[in-house]
Amino acid sequence: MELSNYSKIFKALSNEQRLKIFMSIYEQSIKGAKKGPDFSLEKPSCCPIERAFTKMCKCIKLSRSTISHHFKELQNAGLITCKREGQMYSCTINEDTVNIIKDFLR
Amino acid sequence: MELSNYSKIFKALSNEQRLKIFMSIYEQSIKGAKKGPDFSLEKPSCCPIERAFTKMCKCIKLSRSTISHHFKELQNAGLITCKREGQMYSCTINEDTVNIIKDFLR
DNA sequence: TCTATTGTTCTATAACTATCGAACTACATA
DNA sequence: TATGTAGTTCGATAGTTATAGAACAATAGA
Repeated sequence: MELSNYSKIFKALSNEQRLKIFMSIYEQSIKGAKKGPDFSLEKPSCCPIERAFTKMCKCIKLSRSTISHHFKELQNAGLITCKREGQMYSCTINEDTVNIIKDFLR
Repeated sequence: MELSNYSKIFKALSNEQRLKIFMSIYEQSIKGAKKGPDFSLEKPSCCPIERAFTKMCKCIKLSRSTISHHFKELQNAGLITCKREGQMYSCTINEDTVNIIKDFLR
């Protein structure tokens, strides 16, 4: 694993809005999550991983284009995978990348 | 722990050069390290945590002012503590912050 | 078919970051 | 005291990032 891959992951998580988006998806996707830091948005259930984008636009005070950009950054870093089928925009956490983070500093 | 604290830590680690500096100090400071990813510089022992700055200037192809800036960023994020006494510039890893990273996503 | 909704892409812009070199301060040592 | 070494601070600059809005394409529903 290259150093640059790590810095890429950390860069994706270095923006507060983007981290909020990631954590919202993470907490809903991973069984046993929520034990960690609680970053829930005001309405915890407002951003299900299905229709993630749609709902996120209503929860986070940012334009659609900016949110689209943040989703793309999270994907580029390999943190999430997003799929769009018709009106359905769904996200999954990429567990491989999550494990890389977990193994960092071990 | 605020979301913004996490993004601040990740921001400090998002630059490849700065991550390299951090890992070099980390691997020498923490007993049991090296089990994680190996980011050693070309000459692993070239940058002891005592005289860290001095030696780092010889290992990393960046100006002194840039390296000074990176050390400051790592300090601002709470990742390391640096102390300068006369000619001696020594660094220690801030284990509290390391533990915050370790607990992230748990 | 018309309209509204959703997400993407493009363009612009303001803010931030990485980097350097120069000037500076503090210290050590000849 | 003069000189060299170490680290900081400042100013400049090039590159990157976060953000918004407009235009667009695809889709869903009236």
